[in-house]
Order: sequence, then structure tokens, then C-alpha cells
Amino acid sequence: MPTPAFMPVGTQGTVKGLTSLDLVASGTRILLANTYHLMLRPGSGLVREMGGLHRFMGWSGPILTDSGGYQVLSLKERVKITELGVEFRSHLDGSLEMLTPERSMEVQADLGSDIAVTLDHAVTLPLDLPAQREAGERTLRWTERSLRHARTLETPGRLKQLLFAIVQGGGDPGLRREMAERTRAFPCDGFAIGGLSVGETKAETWALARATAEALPADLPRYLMGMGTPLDLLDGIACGIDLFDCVLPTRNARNGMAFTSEGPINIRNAGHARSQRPLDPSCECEACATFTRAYLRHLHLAQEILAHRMLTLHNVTFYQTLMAAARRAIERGDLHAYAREFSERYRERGGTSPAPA
RNA sequence: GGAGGGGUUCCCGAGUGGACAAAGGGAGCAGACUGUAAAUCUGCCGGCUUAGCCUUCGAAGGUUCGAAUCCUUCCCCCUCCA
Repeated sequence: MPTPAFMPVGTQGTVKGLTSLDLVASGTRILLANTYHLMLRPGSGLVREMGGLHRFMGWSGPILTDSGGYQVLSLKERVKITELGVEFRSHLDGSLEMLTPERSMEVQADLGSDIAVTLDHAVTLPLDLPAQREAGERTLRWTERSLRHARTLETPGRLKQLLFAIVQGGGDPGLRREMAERTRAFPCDGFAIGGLSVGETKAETWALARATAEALPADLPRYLMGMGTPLDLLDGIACGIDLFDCVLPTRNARNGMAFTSEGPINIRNAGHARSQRPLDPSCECEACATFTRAYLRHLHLAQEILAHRMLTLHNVTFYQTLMAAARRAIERGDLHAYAREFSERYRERGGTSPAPA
């Protein structure tokens, strides 16, 4: 698979609104799905019975499953962390669910993903340093348990699942580096950088990501979890990141935001009411080939499902087009020039535009 | 012709003497969203020279320190009876 690559997020075994044909058309090669969500519904046993997640959802490309560690953050008021694992109060029916490192690997084995990820303990910032270290140390212990247990799940007939270990370490570059050094000692197929964009500034994020990435082996895939914006992707690639995922292109599409080569736009804005332009003239997706901004705005305001589908398709296509261009630029050896050229056209509004590097 | 009910800020709709520029929806306008409890959430939403002032609750007049709220007349709408 060509890298760097971007994985659209299909939490519940679907990239909301898109079919596999759409995903292929967008240039997507690999997807992310979620252990926690699929464990609760429909249940990993059912997915296994149905022939695994690929067959179940009709996607033949690679799938990476997240371990459920992120739900420690997103469901934090329903979560209790113990050394054994993560105790969840199910967001669906309130029942108590225990996700241990071992259970996470079992669920991911049942799902049959191509890449499984170890369970981690992520924290949000600001947080005192001892607590950051504690979460990092626990992540190391859980990584060890995850990997050890995963080996017991390997069966002769089945395709070997690749295993990625997650590096935590909070907001301190030194701690990050240490955690990366200790994590790389584990025998695994790639490394994930977790716990970023959780309250720190953009500059801090990249200092941490870089410190972590540099301490990880360059000959194995490095996966930056959960990031980011188009500019984030280019920054990440420059740090040596091979794999990304982010909900922004899909979630923001449903909330009316389209990424374009000139920056993000909000399709709800009155200025698009009579626009004959496509979302992005330089995009070749179905939405841009077929529909005007005026029409897509109408669909969105009328809460028509097609608006969500088309904006999602466009945004994912935009991300994949960006990644493809970045790969070509790397081959040419001028990623830097490409990134500069891209960011000159790509303008984020308000105070959100990135500080000049 | 008789009896009753009603007209509120773009729309629907609360409000029956002071805390009312007026609840709550909707629409509209803008913003947020980074390993998805998200087709979600937040803010604004009469005007202005904005700790205040001005205009507004069908119209006009009146009572009162004070009226969307009480009284009088008028104009419209709805229901029932003839």
C-alpha cells in the first residue's frame, strides 16, 4: 500500500454515508474501524460469524481497528480506569463493559482487521506530570499484555494480523521520547502516536509528534492517531508519518463544512446561495462533477441525506487527492515546495490559520 | 341579525398591571468540530452613539407613578345560532 496514507474513519463498520464503491472512487485504500463500538454493537462474535469485518461491511481493502483507547477520552464520564483495564458504562444501554488489553485484542481478532492496535491509556491536557507519566507507564504495561495475548490468538489458517503499539507520554517531549524508546523495544509491526491534539497548542502538538516520531524506527510504519486538518497532514508527513486517520473530513461534511483547495467553506453560508461553482473546481469527485454549491447548500439546509453523502464524498476525495499529491512530491523529492504551495492557496479563516513556520 | 373566541417581535406561539425588547419552537445569520455517544453543539436573532436610550404586542384614545396586560371606540379574523 502506498504511503503516506489517510484512513477515513468508519467507527461502526461504515464510513458514514459512503459505500465501498464511493471509497474506492475517492482514492481510499485503507479504513479505520473501532473495537469499542463494534464490540457493543453488533458484537464481535456476530461479525466473526458473518465472515469477519471485511465481508460483513463489503470492503475488501485493508482495515485498521482502533483498540478502544480513545473512548477513554471521548466517554470519559462513563469510564473508570483500573490496572486491569477500562471499565465502560455502555453509551447504548448503560451496561457495564470491561475492556482489558486482552479483550481488545480478542475483539480485534474476531473482527479480522489487517492491523490491530494495542490498548492504551490516553489523557487530556493540561494534566500534572506524574499523572501523565502514570498513564504512559500503564500504556507500556498494557502494550506488553496486548502483544503477549495477541500471539496466543494466532491460528495457523488465518492471515496474520499486524500489530501496532501506541506511544503515549502526555505533553512533555522528554517523556514522549522516553516512552517511544521503551515502546520500540516491543516486537511489533508498526507504531502509533496517540494522545495528541487533546488540549495543547498546535506548536506543542508538532514538537511532541516530532520528538516521538524521531525516536521510533524509521523502517516501520509510524501512525499519527486522530490528526488532522489538511495542513496537519502535510506537517505530519514532513515529520515522517506514514499513516493518518481523522474524523474531520467525514464529521465536518455532515456539519456542512467542505474542504477545498482554497480553504474550508461552510456550505450553509448565505454567500453560496446563488453560487454556480462546484465545491472545488480542481476536484474530480462526483459531487464536484455534478452539483453547484447553491444546490448542495439547498440540500444541506433542507436536511437532505444527499448533502451529507456528497460533502462526505468530496471531503474524503479531497484528503486522498492531497495524500496522492504528497506522495508524488516525495517521489520528486520536493515535499517542502509542495507543502508551501498548498498552504499558500489553502487559507483557514479567522484566527485558526497556522502560524508561519 | 344574535352569542362567543381571537388579532403578540419574519412564522408558529407563551405572556393578563411593574423583574417585558417580551418564554419556547421554527426560520434566518454566523461559529465550532482532529484514534466519531456528533446529519451534532454554541452564539446572535427590533434599532442605536449599547452599564443607557429609542421604537414595538391590530388602530386610536383613556385609566395609572407604570399598560402587551385594565377601560372606550373602531378595524379585521374564526366558531356557533338565526
